[in-house]
Amino acid sequence: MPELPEVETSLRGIAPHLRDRRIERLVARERRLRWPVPAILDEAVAGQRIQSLRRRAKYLLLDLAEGSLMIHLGMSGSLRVLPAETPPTAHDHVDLVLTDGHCLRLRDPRRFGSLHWVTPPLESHPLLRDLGPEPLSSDFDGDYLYRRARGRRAAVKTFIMDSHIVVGVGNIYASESLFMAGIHPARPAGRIGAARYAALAESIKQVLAAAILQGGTSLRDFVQENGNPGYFAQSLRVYGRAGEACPGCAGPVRQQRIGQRSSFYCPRCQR
DNA sequence: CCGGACGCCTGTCGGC
DNA sequence: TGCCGACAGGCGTCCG
Repeated sequence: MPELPEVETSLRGIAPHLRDRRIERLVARERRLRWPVPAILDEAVAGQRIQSLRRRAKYLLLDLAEGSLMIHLGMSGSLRVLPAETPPTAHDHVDLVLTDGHCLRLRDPRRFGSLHWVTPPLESHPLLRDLGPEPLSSDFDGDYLYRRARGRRAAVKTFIMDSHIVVGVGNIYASESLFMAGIHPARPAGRIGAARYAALAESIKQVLAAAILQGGTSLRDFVQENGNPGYFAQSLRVYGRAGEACPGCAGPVRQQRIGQRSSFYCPRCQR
């Protein structure tokens, strides 16, 4: 479910309700997520004030005095801020109960998400250490992509979805960015020139920024913190549109499996 | 080092 | 109507 725009949307939704609030306790009804919810977490967060909230890649970070509660939403995770007494429904695995009577509730049907306790320096955490740059930062541009692609034979779509190369580009926005840049998703990454990588980096930035402005993409179960859907689904040009008319040439959009993931593209507009 | 396959888990959808 | 397989927005790990 969540790619970078959905995680950013979640962050922006929950932050005003959590910043400067105090955590009363953590309630884990189900600890078997992608990794077990660490027992140390309960003690680490109880009674602590949330000083700030951040995002790194697809991880949300709630900064406390001694460390950070780190949340990953996996494929199907979502966060809501609710009155603490709201009865949990199926797959509502964890509550972060605040002293103000509300709670942050994690729902995650597939349980691919995870919770972690991380202490400074964050950059040394195994899950964060080897991540590539943020796509919306100035560290990320066409020159960077071009350099990293030297000698790579993997498909460019697989390449830009590799979090060691650049973070936050998931299956939807990879297809969309490659369409915008006119690049065939199966083209070997090492056989694309600098000028085309400049276009691709720009496309990734534009697609992600536009999706954030529209509150992300709701295809199945993604909802914002307030329960509203994201509206970027209506802006998707090729993702999920196999057989429909390409917005560029009106030819049929094709679906193809690349790196075990469904990929959508226009064979005429993307080379 | 690189690239590809696999598995984690539940829900949904299309075809028969 | 019911069953069954395929597939779904991620990503760490293993193997060649």
